[in-house]
Amino acid sequence: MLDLQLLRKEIDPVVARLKARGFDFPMNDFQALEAARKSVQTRTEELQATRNSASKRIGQAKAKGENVEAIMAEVAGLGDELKASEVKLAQIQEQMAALLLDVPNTPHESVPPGKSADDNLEVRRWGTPRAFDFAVKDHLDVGAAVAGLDFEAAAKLSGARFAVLRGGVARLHRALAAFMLDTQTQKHGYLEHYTPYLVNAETLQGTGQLPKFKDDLFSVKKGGAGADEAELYLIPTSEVSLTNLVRGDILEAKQLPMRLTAHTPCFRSEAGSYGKDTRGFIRQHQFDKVEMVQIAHPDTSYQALEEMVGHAEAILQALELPYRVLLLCTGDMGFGAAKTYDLEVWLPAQNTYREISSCSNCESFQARRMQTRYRDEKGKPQLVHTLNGSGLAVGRTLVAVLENYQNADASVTIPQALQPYMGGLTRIAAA
RNA sequence: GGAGACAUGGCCGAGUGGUCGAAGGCACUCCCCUGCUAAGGGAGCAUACGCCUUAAAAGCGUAUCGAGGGUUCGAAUCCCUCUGUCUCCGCCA
Repeated sequence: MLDLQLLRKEIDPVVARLKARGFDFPMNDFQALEAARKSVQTRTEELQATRNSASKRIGQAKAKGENVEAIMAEVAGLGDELKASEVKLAQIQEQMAALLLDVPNTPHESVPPGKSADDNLEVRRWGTPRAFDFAVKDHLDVGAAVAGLDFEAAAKLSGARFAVLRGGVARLHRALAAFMLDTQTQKHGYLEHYTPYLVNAETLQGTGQLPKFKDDLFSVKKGGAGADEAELYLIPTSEVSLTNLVRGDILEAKQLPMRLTAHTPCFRSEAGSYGKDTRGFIRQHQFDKVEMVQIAHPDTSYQALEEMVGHAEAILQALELPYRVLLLCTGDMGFGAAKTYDLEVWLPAQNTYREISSCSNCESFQARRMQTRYRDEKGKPQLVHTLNGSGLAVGRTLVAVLENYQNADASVTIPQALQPYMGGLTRIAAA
């Protein structure tokens, strides 16, 4: 959510920044609501002040045993107008809040302008794609060859976009998650968390998934719950649960930065992505991710973003998977982000790089929704900055390992860094 | 699932219809005193928003005592609903 004060004072530059990311700010609606708000709020508070002072005088008069009928008569007619005015003000404020909740974050000045993924800026590459002297299989075929990836079984259980992992591949998946979590906690100073996978609507509003992206979420109800009962939502990423841990808190400056991590499943209905990546393990309704979240001081949040990208890169480097780093353009960023780097890993079967991590600084966008603040030197509460990044997406890392480490004999070599997590195993044999 | 108790400011805790945004204590900040890492005295110390203002401050006003609704001229205080916490019983991994 953007700063309402800023919109009141300097709306034009803000609107221009939003335009850069392809968002048309509803200027007319905003100004109409602002004008209505101003007059109704002033009138409401005026009426409230009249009532309050009269009530106070009634109290004082009664204490002295004086007759209060004259004062009562003063406020007798007030009730209806006050009530109507309060209701109207509440409506206006609700509409304003709804309008603001649908407005994305403004891009940081260092973000390149652009309309789509084509305009993203490649920042650097790491590693050299391996030269294969045999026909490269994609991860589905590699997975099938070691009897480790079964989409038909998953379809029977749940439908499309689910997978069953088996044997060495299932273990590899677990090893990857454990390796990532250990790296982020032991080398990069993140505090490990285990969090709920089901969260309420306020939580999702805090990080920006609601109200605008309801269709991308899965929701559940308690057995026997009525239609009107509150739903819980399956988290689309543990960014949601980790970031909201500090919702409503006023932190001490010395607590910052907080570095939080968790390994959780993520659930996405991917409502807008039908037809994309329908084959394989790339785009699933359920996938695991190790998430990094930082609650940072505004002065150092961009430095923290660069570090966080490094924390994600460290995983790919340890696994010796070639990748590149992209700086997303204004038009390709997520709703709450002010600046985003994507990491893309090399997938030889697709002969291209595919997204495996996304690291964003949301500045105060989420903090304002969550009312998460810290106390500055003067003791005044100020909004924190929040950052999140994948460190990494476990499922896609599994895909990258299967493809990059496949052998001519249909076995899969286990990256050295993972071997301790696989009981010393060095390869997954063909079935 | 059943029975009961509770929810107040950074923390503890008083407050059952009226000068209550809220006593007192702790913590914190400033000042004074004290020749010493102690004690004492004084003052300050919630958040958000509106109006005013070039801006800030000051000032004035509004809202907030778990959340939402209701009664009333007036609600932390009374009524209803919800959420959460604690204790006991049941069930359960």
